[in-house]
Amino acid sequence: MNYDMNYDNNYDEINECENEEKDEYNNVKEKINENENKTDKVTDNVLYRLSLNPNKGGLQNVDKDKVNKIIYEVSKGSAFFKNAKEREKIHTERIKEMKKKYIELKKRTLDYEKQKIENLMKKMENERDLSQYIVHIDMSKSMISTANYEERKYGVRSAMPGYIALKLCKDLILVPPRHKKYHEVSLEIRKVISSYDPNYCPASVDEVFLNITNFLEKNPLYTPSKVTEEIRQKIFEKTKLTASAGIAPNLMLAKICSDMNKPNGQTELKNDANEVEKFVKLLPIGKVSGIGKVTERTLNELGIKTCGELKENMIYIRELFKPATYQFLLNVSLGIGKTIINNKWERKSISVERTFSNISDEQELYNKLLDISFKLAQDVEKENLKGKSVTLKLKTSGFEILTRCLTISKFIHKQEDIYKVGKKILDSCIEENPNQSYRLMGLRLSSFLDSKKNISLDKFVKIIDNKNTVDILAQKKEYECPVCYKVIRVDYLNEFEKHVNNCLNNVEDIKQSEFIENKKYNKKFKLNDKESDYKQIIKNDKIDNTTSEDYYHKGKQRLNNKSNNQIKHDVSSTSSKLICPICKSSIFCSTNEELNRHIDICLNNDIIKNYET
DNA sequence: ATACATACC
DNA sequence: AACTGGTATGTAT
Repeated sequence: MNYDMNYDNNYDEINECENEEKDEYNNVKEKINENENKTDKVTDNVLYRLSLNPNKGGLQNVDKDKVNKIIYEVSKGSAFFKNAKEREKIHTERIKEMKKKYIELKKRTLDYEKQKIENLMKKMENERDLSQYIVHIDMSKSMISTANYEERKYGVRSAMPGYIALKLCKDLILVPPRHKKYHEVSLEIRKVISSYDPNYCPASVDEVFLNITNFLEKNPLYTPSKVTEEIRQKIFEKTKLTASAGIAPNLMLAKICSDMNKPNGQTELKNDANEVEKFVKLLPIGKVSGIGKVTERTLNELGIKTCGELKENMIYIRELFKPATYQFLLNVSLGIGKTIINNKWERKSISVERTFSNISDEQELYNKLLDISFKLAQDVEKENLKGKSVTLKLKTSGFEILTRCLTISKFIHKQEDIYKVGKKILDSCIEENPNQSYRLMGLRLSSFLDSKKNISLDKFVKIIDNKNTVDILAQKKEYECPVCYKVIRVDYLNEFEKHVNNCLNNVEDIKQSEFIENKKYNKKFKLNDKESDYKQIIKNDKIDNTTSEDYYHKGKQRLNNKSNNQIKHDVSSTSSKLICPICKSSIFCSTNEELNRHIDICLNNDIIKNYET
């Protein structure tokens, strides 16, 4: 195994950030100007959060300092950077508290607790399942839509803003992703993989987990690494794409292994307790999926860099972290992970968010909401979903993120309903903070109605036991309807089914009464509030007879007509279909310029017409 | 149930 | 000029 253990990090010394004042940012700047090669710790940490994670994915040869400096130069002074520093400060504060607690704990003996935790570890190690051969295949980064390896040498990573990428690598040509091609390739690959494990699980667009234990049993001449090589070879033949792979006794380790021999190699970790222990002992914690930059730094600051050190410190981890994190880290420290591949993925939410140039105008914000609710409704329709929680997400011009969620008692899917709920939330945000300007808005629908299996009643329904009833005549059972939440007394389940189906047919339209039920939001929005634009739209257009799209355009037109002089700003960034206020025809435009040009032409035409008559 | 932070690709 | 978008999950309240 040629695993690079030379993990260098910046957190050797304990970080005391006592002198953090408001103009500290300027100090940072000065320091950087003073000494070109030395940024201070705080900036280091911020940069680390923003930039490259040297642990993951082919970045070992990058001159990190140089890249970080470029990123710093470009983004310093930006609202984004200031916000990142702010968050960094909060995090540092949290770590400081943890350290204090850690030092106190170190003073104590904790012998009993240590023994208990050691016993638990031994038990977990003894019970660990080493019978499965899990393979993780990683095709990521071999396609153009993310940074390829050439580009990565320059420190370009996917999702890096183009302007920074261009600074890092002048010859970089940005190629728009080819989704169709991507899809075809992805299908090819899955076909190959399914012949080795029909129960394989696509973990993302370019990652797959599979269990080859069965295949190995049926084909005793193969070894795990031979099977994996064959799979990679077949993928290459069919798609001309290279893939890296990891073979290990569980998902967590397989994923780490697949990362070790990129972009066209494989790494096997034997199903042997000693091998696993050796491997994990020196493994930097940041390599583990689920440990991100924040957790990594937190642990680093406690002196924990490898999983081996993590294991030694689990007693403190238990005191310092929350139970779920403790449980997770305990498994990590022992190299224990899932051995069963679960490919039954179920969506829990669906959302759309858009970034745009800062907007503080109320009307424009509602316009954005309409755009986004339209897009969300499209996606929701494609997936045939109905949900009862709507979350509005806003990012201020200062990059602060706020989310507000409102759950109603009916399941909705139509654009007008999503907009309606979203608007309630946006109303309250605007009321709370009237002149705030935002750079992003998002909407999410969640708490879905599980209608896929037409509701398997026995699983889904809470049966209410009448424990006190011994009466033989009381055969009726009570069920809680998952739609209306009423308790229904019936003789047979199918009677109840009828009720549920009835309810399902009635969830389509949400009434105003929805909002009366919701105390929190009605405190702020009494019923006699001035009629919203939305309500006017509903009143004036018979929405039940219009399609979503009609509704959208009518709503948009009305909103625009309300504030004709603002129309130029209403389409600041997203491409959208609009009704020209002059000629009344619909036009498609993605920039203000396009729209303005159209309007200019229309205005000119108008003038010419008037002149002629 | 809601708000927010963190993580992953 | 300029630091994404979609989803999940953990934690605090």
